[in-house]
Amino acid sequence: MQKIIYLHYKFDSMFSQSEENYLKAIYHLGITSVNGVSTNAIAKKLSTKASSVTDMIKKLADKNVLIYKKYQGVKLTEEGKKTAALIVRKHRLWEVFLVEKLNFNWDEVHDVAEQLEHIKSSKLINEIDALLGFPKFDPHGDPIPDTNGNLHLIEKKLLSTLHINETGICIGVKDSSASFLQFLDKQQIALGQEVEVLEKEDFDDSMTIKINDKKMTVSNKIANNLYIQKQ
Amino acid sequence: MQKIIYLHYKFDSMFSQSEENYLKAIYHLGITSVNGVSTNAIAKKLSTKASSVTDMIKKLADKNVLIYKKYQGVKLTEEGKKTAALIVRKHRLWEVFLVEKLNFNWDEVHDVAEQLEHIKSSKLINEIDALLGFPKFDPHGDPIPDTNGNLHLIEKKLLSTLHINETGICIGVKDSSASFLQFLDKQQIALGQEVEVLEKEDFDDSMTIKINDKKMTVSNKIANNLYIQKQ
DNA sequence: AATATTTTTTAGACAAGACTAAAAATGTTT
DNA sequence: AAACATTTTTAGTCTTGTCTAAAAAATATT
Ligand SMILES: [Mn+2]
Ligand SMILES: [Mn+2]
Ligand SMILES: [Mn+2]
Ligand SMILES: [Mn+2]
Repeated sequence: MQKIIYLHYKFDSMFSQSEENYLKAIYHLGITSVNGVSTNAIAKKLSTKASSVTDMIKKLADKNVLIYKKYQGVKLTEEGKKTAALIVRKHRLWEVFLVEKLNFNWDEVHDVAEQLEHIKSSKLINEIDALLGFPKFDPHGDPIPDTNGNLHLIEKKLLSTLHINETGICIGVKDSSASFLQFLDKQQIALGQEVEVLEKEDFDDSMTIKINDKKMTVSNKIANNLYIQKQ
Repeated sequence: MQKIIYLHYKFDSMFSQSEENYLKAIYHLGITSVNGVSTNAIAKKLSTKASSVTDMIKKLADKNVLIYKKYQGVKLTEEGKKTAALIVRKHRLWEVFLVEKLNFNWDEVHDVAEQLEHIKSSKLINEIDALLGFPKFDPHGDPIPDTNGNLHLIEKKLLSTLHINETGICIGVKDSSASFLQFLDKQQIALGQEVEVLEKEDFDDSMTIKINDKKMTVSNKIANNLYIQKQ
């Protein structure tokens, strides 16, 4: 008796949308840690359940994009890393496109980019790249991987780690939620602006800074989510 | 005992990708015929099986986008027509974008547009529309529905129906397969060019025409797939 | 009118991707 | 080392969208 196997995916797409989302989540979680990425961490990132994650990582291990040993968490293989980086590349290039060409604000782009990152066409994304003049960073200051999935990491530190009288340039956000971005807009804080630390309050870790030639006080929560490039 | 119902779709997307493809197929098939669209016709258009179509049209009928009576074929409701037209609008606007802004040839755009048409964001598609200067036709000469899903149909006839000495402008293709479009490129036939019928051959229904100030003979198969606007 | 053919529907199955609940493994305290 | 807590896996179920095979209805042909 022969078992019939149905193939419900298109042949030109190596990975399903769901598989791509898992790869991307594991990629992001894996950048910081040197250990394997835990099932629970992936579940949390994707707002799904640990049992669903176990199912999926088994499948991805079969496809050789990650290494999985029971109870040991997962690690992306080189192929997995590249695949994930190319999805991140698409996500960030689309974000730049939406801001630069379609009048989106930086707090409106993420959800649309989450959809657009799954479009399969290398010509499409390379032409978008060219149209934008090969940008190196997305609207939130995150670096854009190149066509091979290589990422050029830049030296940056959180505003909260700067000492009094230190200066730098605001180059990115750690939290890129719409509410934080809208808050920055309201405070007229934008990427590219020069920052100088004037005072630090030990009591609540708030800081007084000069930014955009304006003096203002920011809470620790803000200072902990703004990336500064030291000069 | 309580039955648990799982909701596996996102709340902001009314229809799944698959449902959208069915709606679009029924929309295209329904334009010509005054009767209902048959199960088999839909199956053929979507390269699927009649049984799958029956399942899906029941579901779409429950969602009030079409009317279904067993064995009678289906007809889109007003809501269904509008939904389908807005997907067609997205497909065609993306095709224009790819050709006008990203250096795609008209034979390369369809497959990518098939993916892009499912992106959910009204701001996105309206901004693309504006960026392109609110085009009325796609690269194949097909009309682009407006934001309400209304379509402005234009008077056109197939080249094969023109008589000797009649003239017109080449405004569209009926067959928009890559092979036909590439053939037209090779013959240097493009939309917008003026056409005059010089001779018609009864034997094989071929025609001699003057197009782009060049005299050439085209087979009936060609003449049957080129739309002409009478002057 | 009866029979044959085609179309459509139903019934039952499968794969992907999700869930819950329970079992098993690992980690942390005492 | 044993008990407790947490994490991870397994087992079983569900939905969506597909399939094949067979039954039923509608059409076409004799
Ligand atoms: Mn983003
Ligand atoms: Mn970003
Ligand atoms: Mn098309
Ligand atoms: Mn087209």
